[in-house]
Parts: sequence; C-alpha cells; structure tokens
Amino acid sequence: MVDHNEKLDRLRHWRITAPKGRVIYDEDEPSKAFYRVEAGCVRLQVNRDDGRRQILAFCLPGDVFGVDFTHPRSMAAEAAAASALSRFPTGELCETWSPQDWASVADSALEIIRALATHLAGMSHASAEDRLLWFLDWLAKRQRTSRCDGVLRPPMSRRDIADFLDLAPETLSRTFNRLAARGLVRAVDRHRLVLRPRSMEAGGHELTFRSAA
Amino acid sequence: MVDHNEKLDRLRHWRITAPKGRVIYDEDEPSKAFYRVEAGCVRLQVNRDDGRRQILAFCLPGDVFGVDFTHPRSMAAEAAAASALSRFPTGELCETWSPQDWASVADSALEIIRALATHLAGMSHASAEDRLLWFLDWLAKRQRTSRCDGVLRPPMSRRDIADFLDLAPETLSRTFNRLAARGLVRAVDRHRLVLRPRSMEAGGHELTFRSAA
DNA sequence: CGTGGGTTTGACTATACTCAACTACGGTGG
DNA sequence: CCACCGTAGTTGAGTATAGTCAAACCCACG
Repeated sequence: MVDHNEKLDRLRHWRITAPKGRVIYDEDEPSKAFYRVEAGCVRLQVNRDDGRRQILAFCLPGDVFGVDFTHPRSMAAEAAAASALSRFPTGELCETWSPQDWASVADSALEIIRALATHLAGMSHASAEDRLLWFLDWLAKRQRTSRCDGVLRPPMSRRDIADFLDLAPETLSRTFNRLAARGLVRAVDRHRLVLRPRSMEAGGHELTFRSAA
Repeated sequence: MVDHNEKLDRLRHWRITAPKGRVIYDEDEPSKAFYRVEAGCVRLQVNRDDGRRQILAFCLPGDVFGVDFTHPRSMAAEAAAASALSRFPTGELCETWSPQDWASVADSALEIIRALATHLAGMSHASAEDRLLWFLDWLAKRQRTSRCDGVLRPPMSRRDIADFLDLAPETLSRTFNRLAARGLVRAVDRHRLVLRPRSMEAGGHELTFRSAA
C-alpha cells in the first residue's frame, strides 16, 4: 500500500485510530509527533476567525503530514473520514535519528510542499469547473492504484471539497451538475461517481476546457 | 541580517548574483543545490502551458528556497529583482551532513511550508482588497526589521504581485486606487508607498474590511 | 531622444457569491 | 425495524465582484 515511506518504519511509531471529525492537532499547538495515514483521509486546514476555513491538503493512505519538529503547528489536522494513522513522536527523539532517517523525514516534508504547490497551481486563474475537474483528476490518480474501474469514492464531504477548492458549497453543487450535464462525470449513488475517460487517462494536465462550448 | 539560518553557514556554499529576471532553476529540473537570499527578491512559481503563471512565494533576504534534494524541482525560481544568493550544493554532499545540519536544512524546508500555507490561507475566500492588504501587511512585516518609518518599497513588479495574489493586473491596479481613495495606502512615488497605521501595527490578522462601507 | 513593455483606465461581461427555502440522507432512539 | 430529527446538500433568484478586451499612458531602457 505504501511505497517509499516504508523507510520510516524503522522509526519508533504506533497505530492510532481517529473517527470522522477528530482533531489530530490544532493550529499553534506545540508539535510532538508527525503522522502517516494508513487508511481514511486527513485534512490539513487553517481556521479563520470569521468561522471560515481553508483546507490546504487532503492526506490519503501513504501520505505523511505534521512534520514540524518543535515548531508550533502552522495548520490544523482533522480526520475527514474515519482513519487509521501511524504516529511518529519527534521531540528529543530526533537526536537519535541517523542521516538516512533524516533524509526520509525530509522527503516526507518535501511531499507536503509539492502537494501545496500543486494545489496552489491547480487553482490559480481557474474557473469552478477547472478546479473541480482538477480535483477529481487528482483523486482519480490517487485511487487508481487500488481500483482501475474508474469509479471514484471521495472519502471527504462536499463541504470539505468546497473548502479545498475555495468555492461556496452551492457553487460546487452547481458545478457538479454542469459537468454531469456535459457527461464528464456521472453519479452512481450518493458516494460513488464515475469519470469519463478524458479526465481518467490524463497523462499531463490536460484540463483546459475553459472556453469549450 | 539573517537570524537562525546562520546555522547553514557551516555548510559548503558560495555567493552568486542574479540580475532581475534571471532563472535560478526551472520546473522539473534535477536539483543540485538550495539557496539563501542575501539581497533582492526571488519568486517561486509554476508556469502554466497557457502562458499564465502562479507565483507561490516571494523569498526575501534570509529566506531559504530550493530544498528539494535529488527530486526534480516542483517549481521554478526566478529573480524578481537584482539579487545576491548563497548557493548550497546538495547531491552526494548530503551524506557528510551532521544531524544538526539536517535539522537546520529541514527547518528551512518547514519555513517554505509555512509560507505556502500562509499564502493559501491569506487568499482563501478573500476579496481583491483583502488580498492586497494582506500582501502589504506581509511585506511591511518583513521590511519593518530594517526600516520602521512605514515606507514600503516592494522589490517586485506589479505583474508579480498580481500573479502572486491571483488577480488580473488591471484588478490589482484598480484595487490600489480604491485603497488609496480610502486613505489606507498612499503612493510616495513610483516605487515607494506608505501604509496607514491600521495595517502597520497589525498584531493579529485584523484584515476584515470585507463589508465595510 | 526614441522605443517598448509594464501599467493604468474605461466599458462591458461573465462568473461565482449571497441569502433563502427546500430536500434528502444518516444516525439515533423508541 | 421504523419513525424521527438534525445536518449536509441542493435549488432558485438576484447581485456584486473580478475578468476580458482594447486603448492610452508613462516610465525605463537603450
């Protein structure tokens, strides 16, 4: 299930589970550990004082998050779905890490940077349709490893997706309808949907439907 | 000038200079080094195939960027102004790093994550005015260390700022005018502007002018 | 001094937001 | 097991904000 992150297995860690909605850690909290998602989905987010929130990244199985060492948390982490995690304590324990260990942990931090960069890039100058297609494409790429039937089962709520794409929930709903009307996606049931080939194969970022009639 | 990053000084590095517009490295390029800004300003960006670009972060003096080890670059780095940089080669040299060195480098990578997270958070659900105020506030915080007179001298072009805030250049221009009309900013000359106290002191993120008449 | 790219201004359009009401699902308890 | 309730999601109408296209402007550069 996991690929290169198995290098982390040599570090001390243990399993924990988190029901949907559980706060793994909050903003500005001191950092005592980092985590790897084994099952489920975790959302990294910042909560604004006006009650709104921005989801910065979704972490799926295999993803490592929360590498902050002793710095305060720059974002909060919450379970977007019932999840299983591996918890890797940091703190003074870091001093026993070998250079290889450090390289592995640093790699994990770089993955987060990549995710944030991809997120920012995917949403820049993009219409609601572009954003949603980009998101579905990303999700398909991540879930394709396990199931190749083109059926997507987003583990997070509509609200989460809206906050991730920086769209109002209403806009997201309407955008789904518009894509469905075009035949680009089709809802199987409440939690399953299929993507049309165009966005499935997707070698590069061929998501330029901007001005298509 | 630099604070905690002086810990990097023990690593092998040397100075280079880059004129405005110089490409430090490009997307997908193999990574051979990381950098620290000593003077000037570097922009981290992704270039889209439609010619547009999204600037993910501005790196000011003291900032470290380009920590990717051997991974391909996830974003491009270009000098937004004439700049002086320290170049720290990575590659096989990493193997000679001590755990303390690794910790310092990892810290630098975390700073980038923080910057990206702050960027994403600051622009979410935000109007053009909010975005610009947030940007000016950020810039003021960074330049306040050297000069406390409240005079800002943005080292990057208007176009750069627009691409950073994900706004059209025209919108940015109009937003500047609107803020000036409100007395929140005032242009001294082409490259200098002053911020009114409201956004200068700024303990927290008191940038909620959203629905102010 | 002349040229050209970055910047500004204007008019118009399109897109996403807001507010509000309605609906459907999922979880809970009887 | 079914009924209920609360939350999440959807639909509708109207509005506001930022994007687009086009042209003028101006400073910086050669």
